[in-house]
Amino acid sequence: MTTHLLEGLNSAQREAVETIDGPLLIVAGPGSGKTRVITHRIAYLLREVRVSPYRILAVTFTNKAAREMQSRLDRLVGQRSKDLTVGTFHAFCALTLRKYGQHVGLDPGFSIFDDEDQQDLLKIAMEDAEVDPKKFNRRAVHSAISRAKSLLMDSKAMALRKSNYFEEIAARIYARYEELLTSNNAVDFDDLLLKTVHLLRNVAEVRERYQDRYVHMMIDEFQDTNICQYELAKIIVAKHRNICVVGDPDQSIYSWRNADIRNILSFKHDFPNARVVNLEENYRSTSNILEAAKGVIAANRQRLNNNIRTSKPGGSKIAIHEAFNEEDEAKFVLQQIDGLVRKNGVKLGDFAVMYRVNAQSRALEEACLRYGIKYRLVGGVRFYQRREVKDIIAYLRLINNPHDQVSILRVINVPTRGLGQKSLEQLEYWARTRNLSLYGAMEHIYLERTTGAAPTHPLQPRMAQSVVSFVALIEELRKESQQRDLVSLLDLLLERIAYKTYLEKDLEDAEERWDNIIELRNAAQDFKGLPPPTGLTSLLEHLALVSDVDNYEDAADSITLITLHQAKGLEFPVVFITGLEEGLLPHMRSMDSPEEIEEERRLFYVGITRAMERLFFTRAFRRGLAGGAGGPSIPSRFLQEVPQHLFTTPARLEPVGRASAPPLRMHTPPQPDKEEKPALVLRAGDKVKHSIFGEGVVVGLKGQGGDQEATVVFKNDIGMKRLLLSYAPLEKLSA
DNA sequence: CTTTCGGGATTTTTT
DNA sequence: ATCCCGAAAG
Repeated sequence: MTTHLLEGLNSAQREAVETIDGPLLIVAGPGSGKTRVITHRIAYLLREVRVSPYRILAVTFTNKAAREMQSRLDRLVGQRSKDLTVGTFHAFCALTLRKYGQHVGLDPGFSIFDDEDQQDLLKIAMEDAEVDPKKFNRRAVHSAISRAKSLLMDSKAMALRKSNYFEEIAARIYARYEELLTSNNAVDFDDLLLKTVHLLRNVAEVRERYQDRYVHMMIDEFQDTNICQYELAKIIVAKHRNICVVGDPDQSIYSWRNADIRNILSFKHDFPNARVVNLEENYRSTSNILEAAKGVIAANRQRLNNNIRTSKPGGSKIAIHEAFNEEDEAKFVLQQIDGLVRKNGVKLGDFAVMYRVNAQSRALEEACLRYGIKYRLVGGVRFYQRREVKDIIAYLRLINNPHDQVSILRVINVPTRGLGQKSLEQLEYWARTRNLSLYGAMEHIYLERTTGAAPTHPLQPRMAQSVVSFVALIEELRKESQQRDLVSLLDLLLERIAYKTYLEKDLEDAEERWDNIIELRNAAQDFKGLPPPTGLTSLLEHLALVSDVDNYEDAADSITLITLHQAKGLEFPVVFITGLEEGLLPHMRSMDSPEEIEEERRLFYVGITRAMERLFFTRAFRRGLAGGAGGPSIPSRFLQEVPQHLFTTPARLEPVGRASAPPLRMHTPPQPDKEEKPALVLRAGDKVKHSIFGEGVVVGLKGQGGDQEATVVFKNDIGMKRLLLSYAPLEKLSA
């Protein structure tokens, strides 16, 4: 058994796995087998030290990491992994507050406000605090409040610490925002952490229960934790002090979310007897790739030394390409992919295309569609924040927590109930004077009406009738939610509000939106088995804290389009990093501070170190930023930091002299088999075969020569695709 | 009260 | 280009 767990580990990795008593800091460079070490360490605790899985807490920073850890542990230790506590900080806190939230003023059904909800609430808070929204940017206020929360400051502490007028105003808004959250029986993301810290600090009974229970705690991506998260960890491990943190300062890319790199230094201070293990052996990348990464990161001044090294010598050099614009850039990427697939037999699942901002995915997606290459878009517009999905979620949240005013306001006119702004204002004012929540006031009207009492509210009769039927609906759903399973509750809701009809009548893309609702219904299926009220709560928690609904199974047959941030922790044989331009990477918004530039550089470093065998850098000479075309781009300064001998061809990295200079092609990429392939002559009605989509029939043709595009209907539910004849892997079947 | 139109501002990364 | 808000029309 022992041999199995420690087998194939190098000495540093072994030390990390076997050091189980007391605090441990693992500094893990990219590709150093970090996840392997963490999972093996947990398995070691379970199998060798005979620790009960119930006593181990492992927290990660993202859901993706948590899922990955859980599934690897399933394979290593089987059933027992089910009793481990594995999850993100936020999920762990949500669970804790569901159980013990009443100690910090939360009812069990509390809502978790996502970014959009937080903005909505903040808007109200700013109105209440009589702050001019034009003079004070909501996002700036929000980030100031968020920063304060991550530093464990309430609005009073913020007001005391204010150093300028903006912070004074922000503190005033913060105070009102907090009141509103409380009266909504809701928390934002920061509150999940903050209120859990308050809970554990103030309630000895709960604190001791947690401190006794968790004999071992592990934190992954420690460089990305904020002060509040670290405080939480310190409280939990105070008794046993078996805390193992794993991180890499060079991969710290979340300071904008208040992650605080000082935590690593504090750790050594707070746990002076901590063992430190450095994992420096890189098993992922070839030496050319690693040399590039080292060259780039060396330009950062603020860093602890760690020397990563690889045993994979040489490897392909890094290709660099300057495209004319973003379409051209996407075309280059897809041509390269196509070429590698054909000539080298690389699988689509081995490719990742990375970028700084989500908006860059569009050109790439379009190119994938044209070339008929399947892709998986990670992140992007999140499923749960689409309007129709959010509407239905708001209803569900309301069923769970009628004090959730943000959700009431969201659905009160979905479908239209004739309650406009004016009526709602009256209602809110009336509620406030009577010290009721919005729903409380509506309920009052409902009760007056059903008992035949004389109305005391200020609404017109027709408005009052709307309120009454709305409350009747919610009350019915609340009652049913105690009996029915989740899916049948959802079906009842959709039927009662005639949602499908509403979509068809009032919104564009009704069909697609309805499909999304069906998708939501599918997600609900997973919670169907739970006893009635629990299923709803669990689903809502899942929706609030899990950002993507992408399933990993499909990955094998598609290329991956992903932001650099999301790519952390992943690896791919072939990586493209696109948009290497000043203003994009490093991003414009980070240009005025050296610290932020260093973070951008770390982001680039993270991207480079995802690559195992091949790496491509691309940039566009002109990029169509929102609005105008944007001027000619300047190559990213980071490109100059890559040792030039690692490139396939000498790169022109200096800024272009004048705006009108013609774009230069750095090198012409091999055109994948263009000449070998006889131009395909097709007519509508011809049968064709595509290497991925299979057989189909041509239904239309457009364009000339190399740009000719065919519309093909494929069999087997694949449907209609538009393909460029010069690139798509199509062959004509004898008719 | 709701819908529609037009002007103005805004453009990062995610739990 | 897209979103958000306010004003005017329906």
